[in-house]
Amino acid sequence: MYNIAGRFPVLKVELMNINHGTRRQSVVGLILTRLFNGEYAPGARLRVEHLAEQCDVSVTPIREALVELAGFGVIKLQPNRGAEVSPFGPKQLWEICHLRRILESEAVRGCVGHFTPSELEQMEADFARLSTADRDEDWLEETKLLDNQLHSLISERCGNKRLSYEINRYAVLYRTLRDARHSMRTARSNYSEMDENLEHLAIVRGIIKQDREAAAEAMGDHVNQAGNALVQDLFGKQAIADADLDPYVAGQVTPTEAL
Amino acid sequence: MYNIAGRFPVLKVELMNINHGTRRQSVVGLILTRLFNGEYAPGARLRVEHLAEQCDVSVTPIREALVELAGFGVIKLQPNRGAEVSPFGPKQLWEICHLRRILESEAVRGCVGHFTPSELEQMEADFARLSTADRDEDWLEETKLLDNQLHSLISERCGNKRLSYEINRYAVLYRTLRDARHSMRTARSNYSEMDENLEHLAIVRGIIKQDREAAAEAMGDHVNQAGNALVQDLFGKQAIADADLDPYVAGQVTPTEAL
DNA sequence: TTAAAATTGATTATGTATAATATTGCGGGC
DNA sequence: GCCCGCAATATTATACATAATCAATTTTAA
Repeated sequence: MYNIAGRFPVLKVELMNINHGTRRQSVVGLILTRLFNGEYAPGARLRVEHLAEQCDVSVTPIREALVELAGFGVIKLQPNRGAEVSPFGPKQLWEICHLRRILESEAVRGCVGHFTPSELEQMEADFARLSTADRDEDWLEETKLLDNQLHSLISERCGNKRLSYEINRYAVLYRTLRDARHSMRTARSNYSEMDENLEHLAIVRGIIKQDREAAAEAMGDHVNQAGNALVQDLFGKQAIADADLDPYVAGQVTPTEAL
Repeated sequence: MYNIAGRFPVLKVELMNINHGTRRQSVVGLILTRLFNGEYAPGARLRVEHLAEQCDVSVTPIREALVELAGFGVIKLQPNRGAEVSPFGPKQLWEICHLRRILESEAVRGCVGHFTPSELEQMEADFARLSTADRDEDWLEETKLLDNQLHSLISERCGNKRLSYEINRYAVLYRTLRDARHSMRTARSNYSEMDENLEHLAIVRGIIKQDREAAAEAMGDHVNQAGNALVQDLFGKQAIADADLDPYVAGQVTPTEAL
C-alpha cells in the first residue's frame, strides 16, 4: 500500500490507516482534540453525516463515538435532536481538574499500606534525586516517566477498581488536554516552573508516613498545580479570573486560601 | 394501532412501545437490571445479535447501549472481541457506593453558602419533623420525596457542573440498584431501620453551620448507611465479609473505625 | 387585525436491514 | 511446537424507512 498522504484534506488524513475495531476511539479522540482546541462554538450541533464525511468513516462509528463523548459530558445527546457541544472554557477545564483532584486524592488515601518498603524507598529516592538534579532533556524525560508511573501505581493500588477505572477515564480527557496544550503558542517550554518532583515527593512521603490526609492533600496540591499550568497555557494568564468560579472551587485553586 | 401485548415472550414485551429516540436508554436499563439481578455470569459474552433478538430491536441501538454500558464500567468492550460483563458482587457494589460517597461528599462541601436562610430553615424543619413523626405510608412517601429533593439540590448547587453531571451519572446505577432490590425476597420492608431523616438532618445542619467537613462527613455516613442496606438486601447479611474489601474502604463502611 | 394554532415541507436523527470486510478462535494437519 | 483454513462473530459500510424537529406558512379564532 502506498502512503497517499497529501491527496486528501488534512482533516481526513488524521483518521486514515486506523486499525479495524478502533474507529470509534479514533473519532472520540479527534472530536475531543477539536473541542479542547476551541474549534467548536458552545451549543454547536454535531451532524452525524457531516462528521462521517470529515473523518472518512461511515456514520456507524460516528454515532457510537457520540455516545461515548456524551458519557464524558463534553456533548449533550438529546433524543431526536442529536448532539450539541457543551461549553468548554477555563471554568469547564477547572471543573475537570476538580474531578481529577477528587478522584486521585481518594485513590492516594486508599493506596496507603499497599506498597512494599522497598518500593517506597525507591520512589522517594527517585523523586528526591530528580527534584534537585540539573534540568535537561533527560531529566524531563525521566520526570514524565516517573510521573506516569506514580499516578498509575497509585490508581492500581487504591483498593477500589471502580475508582481506578474512573481515574483512567478522566486520564483520557487529561491526556488530550495536555496534547492540545502543545499546539498552543503560549505553551510554556522551559523547566523553571516545574516542581512536579517535589510535589510527588510530598505525596510519597505522605504514603510512607501512612498519613492519608497528608498524602491526599499533597496529591490535591499537585493536581492543582498541573491544572493551573494547563489553564494558563490553554487560556492565558487571566483565565482564572475569567473562569468565574465558585468561591469554594476557586479557593481550592490556591490551596493556601482554601484550607 | 392495537396493543398486541401478550403475543410475544416476556423479554420482548419489556422493550415494546418505547418511544422513538430512546431505544438505547431502554436497552441500557434492561441490561443494567439484568446485571444487578445476577443474570449474567462474570466474564459472560454479550453477543450483539443475541441481544437484538431478545430486545426486539436492531443491532444499532444495541451497540450504542454497549458503548454506554462500557462507560459505566459494568462491561468491558474489547476491540474486535465484543463485550464481556465485568464481575458484579458485594465488592463491586461497595465500590459503587464508595464512588457515590466521594462525589456527593464533595458536592456537599461545595454547596455550602449556596442556599438562602429560608431554604435551610425549611429543610431543617422538614427533616426534624419527619425524623420523629409516626411512620406510615405517607411518611415513607414524604421521606423519599425529600430525599430526592435534598440530593438533587445539593448536586445542583455544588458549584461544579461536571461534579453534578457525574453524580447524576451514578444516580442511574443507583436507581437501578434500588429497583433491583425490590425484586429480591430479602428486601426489608419495615421502617424500623430507616434513619434517613436523621442523617439528612445532620447534613443540613452541617450546611447551616457552614462547616464543610461536618456536612461532608454526615453525607458520607448517609451514603454508607444507604449502601449498607443495599448490600444486605442484594447479597445477604454476611455480604460485607464476603466482599473482601480493602481495609481502608472497609473501614469506611463502619465510619467509627475509619476515622 | 392580530395572535394563536395547525399545516406543510425540508432537514436531520433514529432505526432497520443487509452485505462486505476484518478479526478471532479453534481444530486439523504438518 | 507451528501454520493454514474455516466458522463464528465483530465491525464497518451502505441504503433505506420511519419519525421527530424546526421554520415558514396558512388557517383559525378572539
